[in-house]
Amino acid sequence: MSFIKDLESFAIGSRIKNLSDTLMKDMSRVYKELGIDFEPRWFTFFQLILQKKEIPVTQIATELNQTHPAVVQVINILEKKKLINTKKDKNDNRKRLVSLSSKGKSLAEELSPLWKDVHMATKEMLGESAPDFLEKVGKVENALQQKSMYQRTKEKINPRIINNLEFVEYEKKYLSDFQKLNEDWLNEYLEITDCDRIILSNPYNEIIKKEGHIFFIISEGKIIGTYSLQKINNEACELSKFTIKKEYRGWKFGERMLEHAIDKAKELRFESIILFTHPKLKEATLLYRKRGFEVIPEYPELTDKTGRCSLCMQLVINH
Amino acid sequence: MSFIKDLESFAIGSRIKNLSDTLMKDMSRVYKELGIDFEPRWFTFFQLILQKKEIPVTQIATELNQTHPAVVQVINILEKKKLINTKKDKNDNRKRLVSLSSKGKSLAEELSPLWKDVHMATKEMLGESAPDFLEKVGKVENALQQKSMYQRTKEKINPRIINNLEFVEYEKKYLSDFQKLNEDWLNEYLEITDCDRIILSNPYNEIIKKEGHIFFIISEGKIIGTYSLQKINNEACELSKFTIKKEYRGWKFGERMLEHAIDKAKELRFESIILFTHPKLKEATLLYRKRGFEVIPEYPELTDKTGRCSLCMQLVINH
DNA sequence: AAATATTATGTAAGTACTTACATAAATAAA
DNA sequence: TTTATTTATGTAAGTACTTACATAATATTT
Repeated sequence: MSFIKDLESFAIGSRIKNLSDTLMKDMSRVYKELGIDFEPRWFTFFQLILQKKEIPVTQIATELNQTHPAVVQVINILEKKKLINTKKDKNDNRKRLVSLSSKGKSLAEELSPLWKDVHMATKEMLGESAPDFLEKVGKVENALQQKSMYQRTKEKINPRIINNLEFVEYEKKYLSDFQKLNEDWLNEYLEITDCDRIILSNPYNEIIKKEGHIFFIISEGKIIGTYSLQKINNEACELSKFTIKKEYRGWKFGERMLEHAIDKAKELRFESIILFTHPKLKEATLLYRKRGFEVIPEYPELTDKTGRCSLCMQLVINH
Repeated sequence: MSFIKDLESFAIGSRIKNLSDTLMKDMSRVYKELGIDFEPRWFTFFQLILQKKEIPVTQIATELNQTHPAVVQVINILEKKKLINTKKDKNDNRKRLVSLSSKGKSLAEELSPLWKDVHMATKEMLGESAPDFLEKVGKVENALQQKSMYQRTKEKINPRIINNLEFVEYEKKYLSDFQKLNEDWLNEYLEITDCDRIILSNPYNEIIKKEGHIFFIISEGKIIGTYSLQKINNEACELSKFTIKKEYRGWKFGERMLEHAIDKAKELRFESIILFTHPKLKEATLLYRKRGFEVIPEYPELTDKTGRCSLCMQLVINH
């Protein structure tokens, strides 16, 4: 216990979990010793149903911040014990309205003095230790509602990632990463065609050997995204297989990668970059347009092999 | 969520549980998205083992305020993942010493910047919402360590019980209560003999019909304890089957019940009360002695039928 | 009006515990 | 020194969830 305390804000989750476990376990013991068939976690259910009279399952879940299967399971237990009644909502046949049975109501009445005792004991305990504890809990709850710990952590992690960005060229060891990145992206938005399968199964033969390039954007050893640049003719190259891992989206890695691709095309002395995209992929299309790509009707020598990406875009490079 | 908040200190356990669930779930999401095979609840384990280098299983449990089977299970998972090593303690062959493997150490090192980010994010979150939150949590933890919520609640409940004490005489409906009370007590300290079984199986025939009495001390409908008074001869009666339910001990209900028994004996015009107890039952013996009972070698007409309670005590009644 | 998406609920299977028990080693007591 | 008690661990079974899926009713879009 003292150890977790020493970890301070380093392990705030575990610490608070311990506190709640202790409280719940103590309450459970009180009910058990008084010979009352009641679980501490039913308390909020009872209070809620008592207040709302009739309430559908999912609303219980949202009010109590629980998953709906958890609620369904408790509801089933309470129904088996005949403490609650449920019936279909006449206005919405999906909804199952939960209410206290007369047995449930009389149990609530029987428990009411005990609940008052618990309330008093809690208030006294807080009074002598930290009178504003609940106020502080509320503040923390609010802060987390404004911005979750997940988001806050990401905001710390991502700048670190951004400061350590690197571009590396394709190697054999990246084969499975390249495949996974592209498969995930295709599965998300479109469908994988035979044309994709050929390229993904052997990018070395299909891209590198044909004077093409594959790059990965990585940070601290973790792959964030990839793209390929393939030669069409001496003037133009095609940008494709352009994707950022789902969990890294929204942090402008796409912009960084596109810039790198343009630099690379410049370095390779191409005059323009061609790409195929799909109107469905709004974010991607916007990204290309912002950087100066313009929709063109088609490009000679380069028909859309997949037959799916109907939008052809071009960027003319200023050397 | 707002509902639980509205319940205030009425549902402090549930509220804090929600908070910790939210925090843990968010952290879990961070690890998952970064593709790291690590669970939030392993964090305290890692920190602890990292600090102690080598530590036995039960010590982990006490330091982390967990049950030892929970620890064993996590240890087994981490061992399967080769993140920790375990070996027997040479000085104490029962102990299994847990330490981080080299893989575990390098994972800890890899995660260290992430943990720092989490720490920073937490500190910032607390800073902007409730800078003294952890201090308050500590105060509440201390208050609960001084006196648990269980104890505090009991201290509220019991005076209510004391103010509603009643004595009722045996009725058929109390048979099973009488049996259970006595069986529990006997199982706790001694062994149930055939003599006990006869009386408990039919207290009406064995006690009431033979000019004896059985009383129950109850409060708000709940039975707290029982005793019986049996006629030995015109001068003396025997007090036996004297027991208070385990969960109600330590609240002077025994004193109340003994006083009632003495009053009853007085009312029935007996000159003395005899009882058999056992030196093992220190609390009971002390209770009787305090009220004026004195050890006597034996009582004619009343041999110890069970052959087990070696201590005979007597109280001479002042009419 | 038909097609699609969303909402409300339920179920099945898995995970992280818990309680209750068992066992062996070490320590204390008789 | 034998016997009882305590300590350290493990295991098995149960509980309270979770995630992932399925289904039907309602709402929204085309």
